[in-house]
Amino acid sequence: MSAASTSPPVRRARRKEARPGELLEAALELFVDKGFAATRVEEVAARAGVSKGTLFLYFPSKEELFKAVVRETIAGRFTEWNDEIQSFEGDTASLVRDLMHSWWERVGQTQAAGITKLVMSEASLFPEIASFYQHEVITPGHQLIRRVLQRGIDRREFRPMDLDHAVYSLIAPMIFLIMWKHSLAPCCPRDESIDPLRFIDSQASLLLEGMQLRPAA
Amino acid sequence: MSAASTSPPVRRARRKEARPGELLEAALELFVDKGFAATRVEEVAARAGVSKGTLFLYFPSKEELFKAVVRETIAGRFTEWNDEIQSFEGDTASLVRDLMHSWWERVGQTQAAGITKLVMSEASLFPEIASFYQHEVITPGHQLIRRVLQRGIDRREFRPMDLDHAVYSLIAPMIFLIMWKHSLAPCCPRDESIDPLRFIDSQASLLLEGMQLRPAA
Amino acid sequence: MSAASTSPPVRRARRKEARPGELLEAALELFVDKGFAATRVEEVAARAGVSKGTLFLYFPSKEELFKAVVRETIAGRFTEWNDEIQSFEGDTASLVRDLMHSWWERVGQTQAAGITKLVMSEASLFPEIASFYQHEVITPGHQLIRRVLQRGIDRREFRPMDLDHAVYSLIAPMIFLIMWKHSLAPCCPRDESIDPLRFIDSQASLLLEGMQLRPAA
Amino acid sequence: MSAASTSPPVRRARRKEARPGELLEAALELFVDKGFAATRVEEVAARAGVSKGTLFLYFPSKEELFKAVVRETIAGRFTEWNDEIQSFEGDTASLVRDLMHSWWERVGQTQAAGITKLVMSEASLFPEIASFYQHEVITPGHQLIRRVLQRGIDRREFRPMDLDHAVYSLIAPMIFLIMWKHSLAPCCPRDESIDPLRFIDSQASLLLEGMQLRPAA
DNA sequence: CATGAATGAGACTTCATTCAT
DNA sequence: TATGAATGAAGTCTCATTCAT
Repeated sequence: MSAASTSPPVRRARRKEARPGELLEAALELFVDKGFAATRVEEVAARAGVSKGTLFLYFPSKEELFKAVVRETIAGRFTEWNDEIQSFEGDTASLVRDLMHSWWERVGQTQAAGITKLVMSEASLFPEIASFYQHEVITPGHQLIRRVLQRGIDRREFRPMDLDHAVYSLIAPMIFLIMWKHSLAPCCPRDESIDPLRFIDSQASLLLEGMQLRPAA
Repeated sequence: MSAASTSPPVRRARRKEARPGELLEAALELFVDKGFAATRVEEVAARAGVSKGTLFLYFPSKEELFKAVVRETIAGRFTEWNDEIQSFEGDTASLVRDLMHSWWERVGQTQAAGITKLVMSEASLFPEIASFYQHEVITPGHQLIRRVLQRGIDRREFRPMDLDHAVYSLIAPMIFLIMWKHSLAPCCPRDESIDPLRFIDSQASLLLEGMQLRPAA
Repeated sequence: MSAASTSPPVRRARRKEARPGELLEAALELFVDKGFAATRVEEVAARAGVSKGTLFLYFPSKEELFKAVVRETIAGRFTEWNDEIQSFEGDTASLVRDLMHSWWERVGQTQAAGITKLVMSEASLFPEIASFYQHEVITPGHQLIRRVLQRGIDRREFRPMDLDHAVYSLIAPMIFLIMWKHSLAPCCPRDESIDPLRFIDSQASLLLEGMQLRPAA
Repeated sequence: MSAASTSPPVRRARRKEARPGELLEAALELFVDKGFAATRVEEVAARAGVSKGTLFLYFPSKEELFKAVVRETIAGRFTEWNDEIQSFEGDTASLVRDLMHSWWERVGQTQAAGITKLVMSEASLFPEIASFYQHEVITPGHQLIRRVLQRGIDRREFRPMDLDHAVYSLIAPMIFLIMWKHSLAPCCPRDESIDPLRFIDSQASLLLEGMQLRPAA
């Protein structure tokens, strides 16, 4: 950082430290856009404002760059969410709805969804990535949802149920939305395209209805 | 096939007829395994026991080979399914359940599902494939489900609804299963893995419950 | 020929003998159209109504096929012309004009010109063809023109001159017309295209004027 | 270029500048020798002392490489020639003779002529090259000759005439010489070969005689 | 640290030629 | 004799990776 020296050196020093981050950012965008195979390292470098050679100074190969992108990008966002859950005071059905909405806002409609799409698409080619993602995202996410459902059961709002199973029911519409949005949808613009929020809402209603202890009575 | 020539299998001639099938089979396996871009035509040919050149005798390009695989593997199924629907005599809820089960048996758990995964993964890179798939698979599938739902409405079993929306609700769990099975699942074998049939069943129940016109009153 | 047996065998017998001719004819057309390299033997065979394999029964290679075409197509047309010259009775200037016109009609505007173009185009890649053509066509043509000019000199119509040189002057516009017609002209249709007959006429006039022994005086 | 670093020639940097020229030179030789289709880019690269990939660093395709060769070899000459015409002060007949001589020296007897031969030979197979050549060389050449003839008419040296037609008369002997020299001639070295300069001279004389407005009267 | 020129393996595709039938 | 399925060398072009500067 070397504070207030003349500007050029400062910029250089700052850049030097920023390099990996800039490269990862550029790589993220391109990987999400075009997938692993179709992304050229030269383009990544260009977008990060450095030369191809420089990229290889920081990442020993395209594959490692890819792994780094995934690792870097999906670092634990779950603490925040966990806190929100813990401090939530309403009924669990509302909590579920809230969570699904905020998922859409914070993930589904952002670039983060691109990462999920990317990982799912390339997982079979990069088992390591897949298991990393599983460990780092899937499992924590799973746990988070589990905790929410447990809260509902504990508070006698939800009937007892197979938690794992229920979790997948909640995840499914989100994965579906992501894949749809990032694969077929962009290529084949149609009228019959999905309204994501409405879709999420209706899925939530159906699922909650099925979970709730005595819908009426 | 070629009629009743019981004579010793004319090797060259028989091969001519067998070739496309062998190539298609090899291609299916490799495409499912490695995706479209990462599959090399030479490897497809090798696995089918022929040379690179021979493949191009039967399919003019890698892309056409892929389309042929799709046609062979998926597209042809819809007439069969349509027939089954038309001749079905029970209530529509059972029909929906039946269809989802047979989907799992005929597509979901077979290599055909790998093709769907592949298309969703690489759609953005090969727009022509994406639109081919949309045209050849997605749209017919959409229509098929629509018809089933309409049947339910016509017979006063289902309440009136936004059909497109409902179709997506039915598709979502299938897409989810496919993506799950072909991306994260194979790399991270866990106990908490999904039991597909049970998942399909429970999704069906939820959805049907939401659709039915007051089962009682 | 086996005369009057039943028709099928006759046809087969006749075809068998006709094969090489049909192949040569087909090859001629295609070579003229597309040149040597761009002509595919399969297309030649198809146009002759036989299979690729059959072609190689008659000609051991594409190159030999090409040579055969040249041999067959341009073999001695010169005797006819030589006779015409010998029996011509008018003045030599008219003879020259006549010859140039009949060249245009019999060669320049026919497929034969395509062969010339072809040979000149591919000569450097097939020296053997070139020397064959030189021997079989160029030299006889050269001699023919030479004889005509000598006739003019002998009859005191033309002034004495370097015959070789004069021959080239007469050949030049023909070669030019052929090359123009078969290369740039077809690709770039313009208004400023050449009227071949008028061009030949004016060239003839210029050349004859230069050759004649005292146009006036 | 890179400023005034008088230091020992920076090898890598200097090469960067030299590459295109070296490649162009190698390409010119090979194109002239073997034609467009038969020249392999790998061989061009090898002759320039670089690898296949390097060539594509400088020229995006074989066709663009060829165009660059044409631009370098021929197309650039016209401004020079136009200047010479404009500053010429003698009579137009002399100008025509001068031009034809300098054409022989700068084009006809150099490798540039080989390019013209190549284009005429392969035009039908590579329409884009043909039209490029038409645009870049034929048309400018045509215009140049036209201007010269117009000068003669304007100065009352030449009689009025159909300019397009006259242009072709002037072009014809050059095309003929090129085709002769690069097709039949090299394969069949004879005594009766053409003396190009003498041929040009005599053609010029004939044509000028035909054009001049009564040399005496 | 950074550059970017250079590499070369490898991708898809074409087609003359062979050979079992 | 005729076929046509099969081959495999060759061609153009791409791009991850290296390394001299």
